[in-house]
Amino acid sequence: MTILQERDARRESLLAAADLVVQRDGASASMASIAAEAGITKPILYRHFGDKSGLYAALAGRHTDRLLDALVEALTGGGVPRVRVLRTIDTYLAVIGAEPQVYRFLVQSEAAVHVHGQVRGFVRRLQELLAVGITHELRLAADDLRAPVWAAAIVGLVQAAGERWLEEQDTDRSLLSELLTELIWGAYAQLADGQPIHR
Amino acid sequence: MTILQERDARRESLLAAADLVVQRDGASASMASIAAEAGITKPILYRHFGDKSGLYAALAGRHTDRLLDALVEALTGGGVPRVRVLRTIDTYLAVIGAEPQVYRFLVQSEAAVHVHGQVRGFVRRLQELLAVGITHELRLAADDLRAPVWAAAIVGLVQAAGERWLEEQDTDRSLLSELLTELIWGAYAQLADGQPIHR
DNA sequence: GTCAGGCTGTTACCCTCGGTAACAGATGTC
DNA sequence: GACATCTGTTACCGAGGGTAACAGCCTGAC
Repeated sequence: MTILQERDARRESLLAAADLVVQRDGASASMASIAAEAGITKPILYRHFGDKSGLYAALAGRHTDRLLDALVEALTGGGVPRVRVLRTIDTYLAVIGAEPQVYRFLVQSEAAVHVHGQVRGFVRRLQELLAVGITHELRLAADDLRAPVWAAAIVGLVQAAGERWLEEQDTDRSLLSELLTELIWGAYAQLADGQPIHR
Repeated sequence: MTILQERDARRESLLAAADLVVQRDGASASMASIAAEAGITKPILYRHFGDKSGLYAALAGRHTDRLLDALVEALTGGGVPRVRVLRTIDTYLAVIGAEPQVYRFLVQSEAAVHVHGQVRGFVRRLQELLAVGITHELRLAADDLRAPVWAAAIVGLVQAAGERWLEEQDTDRSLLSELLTELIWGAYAQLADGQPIHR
């Protein structure tokens, strides 16, 4: 094992420990307790991650990357657009439903401000992906404002519905996915009818 | 002026000072600096607001209450539903556009975790209001899942589009309001067509 | 073999900040 | 005039982020 691989492995084990402590202690996770969990002391953590934001960002990055990969796969997989959208929404709901603490860590926790950059990047890439799909699907002009606006709106729509679902747990996932897809599809149709809008 | 009025007036002036410091210093606003800005010392702040969360909650409450009032007025004012929705969205965008720092304080800042309760309550009340309207407008059964899901989704949709707009500033407000209303209307029509879904 | 340099780890500290105890005047009440 | 209360202050505590400085250890050069 090379020296770089060792560093990476170490980094991974530190992140795993941090993950554990963050899930367990939530907001009160301190750098010292994370270090203790990893069996080391603070300065080592700081050498690896710079500061607390760096650690949290790395932690968040793992999750957002994983989620983004899953969503991209669901969205770009086979099927007609509606099936792909349904599958993507369902994938998203499955992930946040399986790990609600991770969702809260990313968007609602004390740490949210530290991981905002990661979340923001994740949302951005997702929006861009959607915007490209929408532009292509509806044969919009490249500078039609609707694609990015709609992409942002749809992401927010699913996120808000997902957050509500996490709290209320008042329906099963597949039904919610279906319902959201229907909603989006209605708006989609509306969108396809309109006149072009340029910036 | 009675003693209670004095207390309230004092509280207001403290909140005003806090507002100023928070807008100016952002994340680095400390209790000591807020007290200094108000011309007093920390313990007085603590006597009025209990702790930092209390102060931030009070600060957030003023803004969310004001915004909610404006939105309720726009939504329940005269006109056909589409006009009222358009007016409500435009009101929302006008407020966040006029005071983006306030928006960021409420949802993206270091303080967001402290004001989460206020924001949450605000969103909840807005969702309920919308859900009632939707149930009524579409003559849904009282326990039809669609109303709350749709209400949550629409709030998230507008919020996300608004946040994007704050960053990009790539269109004027009225056009965006119009666009979002169109999107919602399309989905709305779709929703009206479906079969009832119960919890 | 041994000595220099760099890596890994620790201890012990600093500083900021939220929060509070304890005290000091003013003011009004009996 | 004695006393309670209310407003305000100073001075402190403790937690937590972040760092300096030092100690052992391995490695390669000579």
